[in-house]
Amino acid sequence: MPAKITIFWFRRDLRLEDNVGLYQALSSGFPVLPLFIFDPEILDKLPEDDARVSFIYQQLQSMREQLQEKTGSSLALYHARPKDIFAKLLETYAIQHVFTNHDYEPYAKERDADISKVLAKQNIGFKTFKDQVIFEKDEVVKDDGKPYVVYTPFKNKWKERFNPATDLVDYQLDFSGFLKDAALPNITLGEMGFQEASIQVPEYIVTKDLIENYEATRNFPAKRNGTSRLGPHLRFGTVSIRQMVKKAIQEENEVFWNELIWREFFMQILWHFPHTVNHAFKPKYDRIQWRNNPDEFEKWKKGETGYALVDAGMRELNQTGFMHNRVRMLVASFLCKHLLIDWRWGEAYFAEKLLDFELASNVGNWQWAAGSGVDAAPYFRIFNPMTQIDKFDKQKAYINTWVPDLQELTYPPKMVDHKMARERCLLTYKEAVS
DNA sequence: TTTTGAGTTGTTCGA
DNA sequence: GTCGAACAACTCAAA
Repeated sequence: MPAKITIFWFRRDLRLEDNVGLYQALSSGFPVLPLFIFDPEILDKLPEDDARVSFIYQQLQSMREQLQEKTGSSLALYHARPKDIFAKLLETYAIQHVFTNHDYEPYAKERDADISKVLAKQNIGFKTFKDQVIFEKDEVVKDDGKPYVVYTPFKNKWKERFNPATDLVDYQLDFSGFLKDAALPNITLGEMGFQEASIQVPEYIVTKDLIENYEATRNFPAKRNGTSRLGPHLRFGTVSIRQMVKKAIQEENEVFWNELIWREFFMQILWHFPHTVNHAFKPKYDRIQWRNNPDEFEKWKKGETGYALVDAGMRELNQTGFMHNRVRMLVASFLCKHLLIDWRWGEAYFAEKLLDFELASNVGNWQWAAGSGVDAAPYFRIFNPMTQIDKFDKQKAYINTWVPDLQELTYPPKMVDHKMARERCLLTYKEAVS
């Protein structure tokens, strides 16, 4: 007789604490087999030294060790299409349930619908839970039931609905519910065609220090620890959103809390308007005549535009996989407005480079910068790359860190004249949207 | 249904 | 140097 088990499938929730779906699985009455699948559909698009793959891999190995210690088993690790893995597991085990946490991206929605169907044929329940957000999809909507497309009223309703007693439960796990003393498959990075990345995902900082100075310092890119670096950890679930909201409230940091709500705002936008991945939220913005000059795009990517703060941002991104948020706004505005390059090009480059890449936020914020999205900047709001230095990096500490060649003869001249580019942008946009 | 107030993150110009 | 208005109207949310 094959063993009766419950499977818990990890995806964007790589932690063994405060995990809703895992908590539920452990209460299912059957031993839980924890599972992670490296999906070629996603991996095949990434370079072999992708830092995010390394990060996920490290995290999974550390989870394997923790589980080994506590249960004598570990965590099953595979590299194949999820569908095929489930087919294989069905041959070995009498699977009673499959538990997992919600994943809201378009590809994930399709994948999960598929798996759910396969399992349903065998009368196996596919049970999914809300874990990576406080409020999802339809939980914060207007009184008429439609989704919000403006942030401020969304945030107000979010806070109105919010009840710490029920929304910040700490789901403490009972490790005795795991499958015991079983040898579960592992895999190496090399076997998947990857290698250890040179870039490391940094630890996040949500200390009292950060919180206290957050509002005052978060706009200044030279303050090395001025922001939380939470992005990748929220992206892959190595921290719990509930713990972070709890922290924000404990420390009475409204601004930091609001940032966490922005994340959920864009997630519900992507859920309700999945076409915004490829198309402007405001349709007439798809009429913009982008110049899309490939040589200019290259200069932007390399940080060789001749505008010091833009170049500093792009070089920080290329070297570390991170860019300070203030500078993200500037480089995005510069690409779309000064160079008139399609926001989708910029979005794709960020997706490739950012350790904290998250589809909903990336698309949402790029469309914001391009002026085409929900709650977007008016199109005539064009960042001035010199003025931004005066405002946010007056001592040039940030610029000097990333553009040490600023004073050298080899440093490139400004690739476009600001005044000319500004006027060209206004004309082009006006033509498209009026 | 109509009305009203408001809208993350900016820049430029002229007084 | 500082300040307020203009930028261009539009759409959204809620009363």
